[in-house]
Amino acid sequence: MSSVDLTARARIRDAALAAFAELGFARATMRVIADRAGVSPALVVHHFGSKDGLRAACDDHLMTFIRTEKSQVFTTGSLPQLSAYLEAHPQARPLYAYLLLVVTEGGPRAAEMFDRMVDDVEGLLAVGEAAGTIRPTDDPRARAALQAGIGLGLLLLDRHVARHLGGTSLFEQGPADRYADHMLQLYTHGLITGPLADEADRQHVSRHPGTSTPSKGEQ
Amino acid sequence: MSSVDLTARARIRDAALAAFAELGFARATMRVIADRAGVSPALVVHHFGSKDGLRAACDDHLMTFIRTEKSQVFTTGSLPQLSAYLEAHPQARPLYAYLLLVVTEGGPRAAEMFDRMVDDVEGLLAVGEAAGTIRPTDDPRARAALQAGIGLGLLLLDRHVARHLGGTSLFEQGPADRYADHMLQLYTHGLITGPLADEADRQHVSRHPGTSTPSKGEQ
DNA sequence: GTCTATATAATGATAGAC
DNA sequence: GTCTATCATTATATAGAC
Repeated sequence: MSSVDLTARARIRDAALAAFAELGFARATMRVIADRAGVSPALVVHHFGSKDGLRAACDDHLMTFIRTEKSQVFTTGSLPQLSAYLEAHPQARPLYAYLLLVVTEGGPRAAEMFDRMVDDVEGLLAVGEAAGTIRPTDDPRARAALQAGIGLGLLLLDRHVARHLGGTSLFEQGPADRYADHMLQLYTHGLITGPLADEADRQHVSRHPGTSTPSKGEQ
Repeated sequence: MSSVDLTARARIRDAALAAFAELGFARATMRVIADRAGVSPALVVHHFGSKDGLRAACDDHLMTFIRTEKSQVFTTGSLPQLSAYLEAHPQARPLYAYLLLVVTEGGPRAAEMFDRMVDDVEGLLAVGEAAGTIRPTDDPRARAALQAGIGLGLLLLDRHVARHLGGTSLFEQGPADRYADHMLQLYTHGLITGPLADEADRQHVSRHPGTSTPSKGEQ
C-alpha cells in the first residue's frame, strides 16, 4: 500500500537496495538501478550525486531501520524469530538482504552495523542471565560478539548450509526444523562430552581462578 | 624459496589469487593483476584466455590444495588448528583468503568447496563420537553442516568479531584466547540452562521419540 | 524533477611485432 | 612467451533542454 506512490527518490533508493543485495555493488550499475526504478540514469545522479552517494543513502536507510526497536529481531541471530518477523513484515526483506551484503562486502558502515548487533545480543543474554535461563559468563562482551557472529555467519552461508539440510534456504520449513534441532541441542548440552569436556573445564578454571562452571552443583 | 623462480603463468595466478581475495573479483582488474605479477595485461590473456579463465584457474588451484589431505585443517572450522597450520605454512595464507572470497561471492565452485568442508567435519565428529568425546546425534549431516557453517561463518566475520575481542583478527593472541574460552564453554556446557533447557529437552524428545539426550546419566 | 544526448574514463580483450 | 599499441564496450558522470 505504501509502496505504490513513493517519491522517485525513494523508489530509486529501494531499487538500489535490492539491486545491490542481488548483484553486489559492482555489478549493480546505475543503468540497472535506474531501469528497475523506472527512471533515467541521470535522475539517479541528480538525486544522489554519485553511485557512492546512492550507496550511502542505502546505508543510512538500513541504519535507521536497524535502530528502530521493533527491528531488534534483525540482530539477535535467532533464526525462528527472524523468520517470523520477515514473514510478518515483507517490506523488511530487502533491508535484511542488503544487511548481509554490507557485512560481507565490508562497506564503511559495516562495523557500525555489526556493533549494533553485538550490543543487542549482549543485552538479550544479560536479560536471560538475570532470569536464570542463560549460563553466567566471565566475558559477556566476547560471548555476545561470538554469538552474534555465529548467528550472522550462518545467515551469510544460508544457501550452503541449507543445501545440506535438504532445502535451498534456512527459512524453509524442513531446513529450519533441522537447524533448530541441532542448535537447541548445542545450546542446551554442548557438543563435547566425556574426558575431553572435563579437561576443558580444568583449563578454564586454571585460567580463571575463582570462577566455576560446573555442569551440575559444585561447592 | 620456491616462490623465486616460478613460471610466469604461476606468478600471474598467484597474483590473481591475492588480488581477488583482497579486492573482490570486480575491483581486481586485469591491469592490477598484471602489474602485481610484473607482466603485461596481454600476457595474462595469453595464458588464461579471459578474466573468467583466470578465475577458474584460481578455483582449480584452490580445489587441488583443499583435496590434499594435509590441508584438511583448512576445513575443520577449528581456529587454533587453522592458526597453527597457517603459521607453519605461510604459503597457504593466500589460498585461505581466496577460499573466504569464493564462499562469500559465491562463484560456481563455492558449493563444491563448502561441501568438502562439511564432509571433513562430519568425519571428524564421527571419530569423536566413536571415541566418546563428542555427543551422539540423530542427524549427523545437519550437525556437520551447521558446525562447518559456524566455523566458517566466524572466519568470514573475522574482522568484526575480533574487534570486540580486543584485536583486528581472531588469529592474534588476545582475541584467540577469548575466542577459545567462549567456544570451549559453549561446546562443553552449552548456553542455555535452567527451566528453558528442560523445556528444550522435552521438545526434542517429543519430536524424536526413542532418542534421549540427558545431561547426565539417564538410562 | 525529469529527460536526451554526450563527455570522459576505465575495462576486458585483440593484433601483430619481437 | 612476452611485449606495445589499440579496439570495442561499458561505466560513471555532466550539460542543458523541458
